[in-house]
Order: sequence, then C-alpha cells, then structure tokens
Amino acid sequence: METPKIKNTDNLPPFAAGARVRYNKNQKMTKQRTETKMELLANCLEKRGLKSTKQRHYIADTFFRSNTHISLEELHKKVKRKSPRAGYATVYRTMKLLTECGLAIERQFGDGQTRFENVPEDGHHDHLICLKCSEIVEFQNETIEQLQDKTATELGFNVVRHKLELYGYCKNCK
Amino acid sequence: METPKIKNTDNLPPFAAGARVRYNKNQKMTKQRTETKMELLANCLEKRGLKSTKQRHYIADTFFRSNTHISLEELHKKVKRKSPRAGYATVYRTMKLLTECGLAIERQFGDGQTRFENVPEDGHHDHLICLKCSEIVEFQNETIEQLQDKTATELGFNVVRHKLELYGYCKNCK
DNA sequence: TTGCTAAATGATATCGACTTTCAATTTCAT
DNA sequence: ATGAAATTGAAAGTCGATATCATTTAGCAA
Repeated sequence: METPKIKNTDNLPPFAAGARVRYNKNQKMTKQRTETKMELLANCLEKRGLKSTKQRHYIADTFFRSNTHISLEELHKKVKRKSPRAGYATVYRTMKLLTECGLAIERQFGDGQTRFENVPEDGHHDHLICLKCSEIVEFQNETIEQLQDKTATELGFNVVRHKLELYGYCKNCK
Repeated sequence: METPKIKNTDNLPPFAAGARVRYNKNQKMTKQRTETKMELLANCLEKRGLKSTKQRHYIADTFFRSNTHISLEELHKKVKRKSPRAGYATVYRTMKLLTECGLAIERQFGDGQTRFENVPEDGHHDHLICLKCSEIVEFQNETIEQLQDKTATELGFNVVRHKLELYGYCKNCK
C-alpha cells in the first residue's frame, strides 16, 4: 500500500476533525441549543410534504448534538448505538435533507470524506485548524468579511457566501 | 438516477472550472512562464533520485501550460492527444509528484473531482468563483492576509497556509 | 380504528474517482 | 552496451457516495 487510507476517527488527518471551540470577534465562547433546530426541521418537513419518522428524528437529534465535524460513517456509528437497524443510506439521505433545509453544512477538509457541520445560530464563522493536534477553532471577524466584499466589488462580483480556512499550529503545538 | 453525476467539462457545476484570470491588489493582470518550472521539476527529480522520462516531461509541460483548474480526467485527455498510449495512472502519479514538489496545488471545489492549479510565481492568491458562469478570478489582498494573521495570533495560532474562496455572481451574471 | 397510498427505510448493488498491482519497458550509472 | 532499479500502462481493487427495489411505515380518509 502506497498511501494509507483514512477510514475512521482513530486515524484522522491532522486537519479533519477535533473538538469544536467557538469564539466570536471578542473571543467570548458561545453555545448552541438543539430544541429550535428540531422545530425548524419539523417545519421544513411539513413545507415539503415529507413525513416525520423515528429515524429522521433520531438522526437529526444525534447530529445536532454532535460537536465535531462529523462524517456519515461516524454519524451512522453513533446512530446505530441506539437504533441498531438504522441504515447508512437513511443517514445519508437525512443529512442531505438537513443540508437542503439549511440545518447542516457540508464541508470537505481534504481527506476524501464529506463532513457535516452544525449551522451556528449566531451567524457565519470561519475555521482555524491545528495541523498537529487537529483542534478546530471557529472564529468570526467582521472586518475581514467587509474587506472580502470590498475586494469582490472592485472586481465586479457580488459575494453570496465564502469559505475561509486558516491552517497552522495552536498554542500547545507551536 | 436521482442526482446527475458530473463527469466532464461539458457539464461542470457552476463553480468548478473556467478560464483563469488573475488580478493583484491593484487589479493589474499578470502572466506566468513555463520554462522555469520544468527546471524546478528537473531539480526535484534529481534530488529524489527519480528518472526523467518522456511521459513525466510531457504531462508536466501540458499541465504547466493549462490555464484552468484542471482535473486528472481533463489533463489525461489533453495528454493523450499527443501521446495516445499515456495511461491515466501515469498522469495521476505525475500530478502527485508535482504536488509534492510544490509545483501544483490540489483543490476541491466540491464537485467530487480533485483539481490541480498551477503554482503562481507571484505569491499566494485567493479565488472568486461565479456561481452562474463558472468564471474563476484570482486575487491577492495583503490587508486580508494581515488581518487573518492577527486574528489567528489572538487565538494563539501560527498560520502556515490558508484558503479563501468567495462564491457569488460576476458582473456579467448579476 | 381500519384501510389505503405515497413516502421512507434498509439491504444491496452500482458508480466513479482515485489508488494499487504487476508484468513489460525504459532510464542511466557503470 | 549492460544490468539494476525505476517507470509505465492496463487492469484490478478500494472506498465513499448514490441508486435500486422490495418491504415497512406515516398519516389522511372513511
């Protein structure tokens, strides 16, 4: 084997997962609730004429409670702990649905697996990723956002969304 | 089929490929040469005790001349025009080599295909991607970079590299 | 509650983009 | 030129994502 393949959390690349810590512009920690999201999901299902099932409910709840950038495989594993017959395909379809409803964000950190992130209730954030210990810190910086808009405008663009990832070493690893 | 799969340039997602235009901070266009890179490659091969082959030479040259964010499939197609027996695996291995040598950058724009970008000779740049016509504009903004470093430092990080992508609509599509 | 019908589920098959394997070929130091 | 070592191309293998399909379920109507 030339290059080992990454398959699970035990052998993650240095930038894919890790505990989540959030900071706003002033470095205050923030928290997320999970109740409201289940309500949003219920609304979204109703709006589309979709059915409310045990599986969807449990998968969504498990995802909303997850604090990492979770992959389908990891989520499936968690879901099966309480619901052993739950299929991978259902987890896949539910996460696709959550993404369409705006309740999850798909991310690619370059390890070949799509990872899902909870939508923050306090707005957009970007990522700082430690290349050694895998810590992922989320941050917000309004000034950077404004500069991005300004730059884009100068080039004739209207920016709809963006992605900013900073890779480096955290204070414990530098 | 539930979701059509993207396979080639004719059916790209609105953000994957497109002609490349580069702007520096003052919106002046810049150009790239290709000679120096072949020399760098030769050095890199020698340093590693690797052999200089027709295939590597031709694949690298084709890539260096490509002006888009090219996928392996697209590059293989181009290479086969002049070298019909060239295999996909060789293109794959050569691009892996170029990436390791720092002469190519792997990128994921979310369409499931890895795309390769030429290393700019005038430093790091970021991307503006039109969601409608697929135009990809590259830009540089030193102020944003400085702010990123500042933010990271405040959170105890040393930034090694970063990725900034702005998705929106260009002046022709807004 | 019961029956019905469309939607959802889960097991499995398929797809597609890599990635590896291996026998044949080529490079290059001697 | 020669032989060891690297490279190549074809084909097979891998793995995550996605589709298929028979069975099960949700939710409305009687």
